[in-house]
Amino acid sequence: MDIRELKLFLHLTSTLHFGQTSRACNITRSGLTRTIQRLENELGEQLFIRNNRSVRLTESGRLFREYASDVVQRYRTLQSQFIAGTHLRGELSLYCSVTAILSILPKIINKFRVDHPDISLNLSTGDAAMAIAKLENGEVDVTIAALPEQLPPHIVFAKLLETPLIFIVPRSSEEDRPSIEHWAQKGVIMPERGLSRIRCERWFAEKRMNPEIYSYVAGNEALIAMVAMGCGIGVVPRLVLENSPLQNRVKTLAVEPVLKPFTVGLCTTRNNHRNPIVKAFWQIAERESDKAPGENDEHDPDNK
Amino acid sequence: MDIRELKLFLHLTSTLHFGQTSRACNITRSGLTRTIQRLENELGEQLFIRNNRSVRLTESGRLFREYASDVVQRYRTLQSQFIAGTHLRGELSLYCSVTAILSILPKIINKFRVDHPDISLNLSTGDAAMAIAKLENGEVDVTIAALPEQLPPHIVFAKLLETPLIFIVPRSSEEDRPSIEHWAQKGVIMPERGLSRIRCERWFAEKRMNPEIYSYVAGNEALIAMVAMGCGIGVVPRLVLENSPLQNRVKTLAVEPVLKPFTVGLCTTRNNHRNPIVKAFWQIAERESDKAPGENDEHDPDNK
DNA sequence: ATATTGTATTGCAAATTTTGCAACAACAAA
DNA sequence: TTTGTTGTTGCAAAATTTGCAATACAATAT
Repeated sequence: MDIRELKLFLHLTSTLHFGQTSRACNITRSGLTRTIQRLENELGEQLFIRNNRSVRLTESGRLFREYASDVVQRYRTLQSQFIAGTHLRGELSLYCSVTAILSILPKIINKFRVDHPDISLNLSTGDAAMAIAKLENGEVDVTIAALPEQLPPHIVFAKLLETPLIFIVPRSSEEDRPSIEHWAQKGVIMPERGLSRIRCERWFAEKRMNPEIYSYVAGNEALIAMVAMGCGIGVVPRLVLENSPLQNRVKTLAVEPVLKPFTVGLCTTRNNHRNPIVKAFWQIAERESDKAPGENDEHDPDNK
Repeated sequence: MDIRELKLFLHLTSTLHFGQTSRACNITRSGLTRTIQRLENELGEQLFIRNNRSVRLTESGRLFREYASDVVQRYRTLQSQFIAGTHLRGELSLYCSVTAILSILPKIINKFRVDHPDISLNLSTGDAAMAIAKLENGEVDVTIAALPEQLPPHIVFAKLLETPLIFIVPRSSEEDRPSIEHWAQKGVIMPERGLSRIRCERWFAEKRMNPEIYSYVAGNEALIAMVAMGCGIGVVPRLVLENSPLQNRVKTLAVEPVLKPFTVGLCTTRNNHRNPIVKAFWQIAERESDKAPGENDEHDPDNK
């Protein structure tokens, strides 16, 4: 019955839906089921009344929710106390994908600089695919990037937000029938590498489509530009599009099924995670993302 | 970082001694070391500064002690709330050794009857060696007896108190040199079976002594009577002696090394432990024994 | 009615974590 | 120096947790 389990329980009390909570918390549905069963077992009390169609909190569950909430709150306090105890000074090097910079990072950094004025931030940006490697060879302390398909075991990840992957087409399209099949024939702008390429290719494969690749480009901004110029269609995280100066030059195309969304979060190695400076940053980042919306957006580690 | 670990940590903050805490809490020294290391790792903070000769709480340790204490306290409250929520009625069957009856049981039962007047208690007594068996075949719900050498994995145990095993000799002894060797020659009253017999035999074996067995008796009361009548020397838990009407007819004999003491506690099966009535009893018993002294008496699961 | 979809659970094996024992290292006392 | 105490660590066994695939069940669509 550790903090993580309490958080899972709390999340479930708010959604009353195993699938949603499991997706939101990066755990499989079965894992969540097992966790709740474990809690119920340890307490000797049933927390939820559930059949396959509905989940309802019991009276004991309500009492336990109070408890869990108190404890999680108290734990946060403890961690602030740890950090408050020592005046931190030094350097923190951060590596971020563009997606991250455009969304949550500013808020985090503002707070961080106020709380820890004597820590100098060293921010670099680049391809999200490099993030893990940069951590592993010690080039940076923390990265903020999309959750890769496979996370190495010695890497700690904490989700900050999710954003869907969407298809975009030129706005000035003469076409009145914007079917995906049509566009796919005309040409696809494919990311050179990275997660969006994997997701994009998988999506076409699952649809048994064999699109015409017009070109490969590196970087989402470049991809949006290509699409805006009418070279074809492409796939980008919505967050990137929303912050692009070219956003009114393209429009989105609803597709079915939707692509597996991006999960953006903090990454560091287990070792780094104990570094007080990293801990301080980590804590602020988590707190900021709690405030932000999107806690229970879609995301599916279970692959359905 | 579950409740058990927090309790271990709290106990260690009070003793500042790994050996003592491990003995008091039925865990091996190495297990305790590992637990503390785990906590420190998870928190990313050192809790104790320790070399092999001294253990000192750090500032972070002090903060964490506050936290742990709050959480444990809150957990107790939660459990009371669980129980308070439902008015319990039914039956609880209890099997106790004489040692237990003479010490902690009255206090527990008094409290229990007040808190749960509609649960009828069904108390039976007998040989502590039978306790586990009675649990396993469902004859009783809970037993209070000495912790056996080996605890089956599906049995839950919670220590209530400890009492040393002591040698007793007739008070009216003409002997002016009460050496153990002398008495061992004269004759030993040996328990017919059970833990005290095992401990007693092991003690003699470790001393490379081959005592004369005068007779085997069943039950501590009988043993005391035999000794009082001058038939030889014997071994009993001090708690039993202190409550015996014959206690002024015998006297104790200090020996070196002392025998491994009795650890008396609650036992039940994992399944029973979830039964609300059992839970209620369990909780009261633990609370009562917390008040009583002897929390950090001697006991050595590590076998040194 | 029957098929389909969405949802929680469970069997099972693999991965991970925890435990206990024995050996060890550091230090104090004799 | 020797002896005894105390906290830690290596290693293998035991227990637990996880992920995947299959299952069970209820509601909705056909």
